[in-house]
Amino acid sequence: MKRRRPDVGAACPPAAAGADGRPVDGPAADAELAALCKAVGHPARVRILRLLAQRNECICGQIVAELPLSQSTVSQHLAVLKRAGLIRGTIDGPRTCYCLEPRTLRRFRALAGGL
Amino acid sequence: MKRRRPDVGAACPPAAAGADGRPVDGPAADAELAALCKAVGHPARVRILRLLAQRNECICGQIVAELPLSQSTVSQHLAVLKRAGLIRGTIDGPRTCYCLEPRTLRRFRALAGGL
DNA sequence: GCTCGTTATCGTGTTTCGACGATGAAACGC
DNA sequence: GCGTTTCATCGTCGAAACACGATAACGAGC
Repeated sequence: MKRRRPDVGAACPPAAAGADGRPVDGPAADAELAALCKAVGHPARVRILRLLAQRNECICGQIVAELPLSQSTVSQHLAVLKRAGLIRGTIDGPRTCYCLEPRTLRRFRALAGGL
Repeated sequence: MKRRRPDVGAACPPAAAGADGRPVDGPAADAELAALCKAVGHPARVRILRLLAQRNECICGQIVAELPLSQSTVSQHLAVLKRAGLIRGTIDGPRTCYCLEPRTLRRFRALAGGL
């Protein structure tokens, strides 16, 4: 039983991201910052984040068209960003529409600023 | 004779500039942010940066003592941070004294903030 | 000069990443 | 139903990251 098409979030998944007000240092924050940085630490993923920032939201196919990478590779990068909570994907018919997750992004900026 | 300036792209007026005048987006900035994030994207390296921020400067041995890693592994993490320009190491007799590189750190914060 | 303490580098094994093509799964139009 | 479009996942491969012990380099002190 291979479940394809996991839930990409019905429309507004909680994303388990904490709101602001959490500490920007300490062991937990260290791990959090490291994980977020690791997710951002690839040129293609930075590019994806920038695209989403420009266009507010983006069909997966549009992102693939902008990058010099295969569709499967882009899909993997999207999965990395999603796992890190930096983006959100909502199924829109046969497509998947990606957008930034502002909360995590703010959190990332706060942690980076705390360095 | 030293070069006057390491080519900062004299002729091209940047669209968006950080505090130091360099752009915070565009292909070059994408690669730069990705490289910096990749360097920060490991818990041990975040920890090292935090240690250096607390103590201002740190002998390599002190860092090794604070981390649950072998001396050679810590030395490698330090090399990664140094290669990324985030820290600087000066030889002090038989020891090596590490400290943060504020310029790169500011640059990192600017780029992260530009996301 | 020799030894000791400190740190960088080497060699190695294991794990993870990054890329791709191929395959499969859902939604849609017919 | 059936094929198309769109995207996620699988399988695979090479390259890089990560961790360690062992070893080399380098000053300092005797």
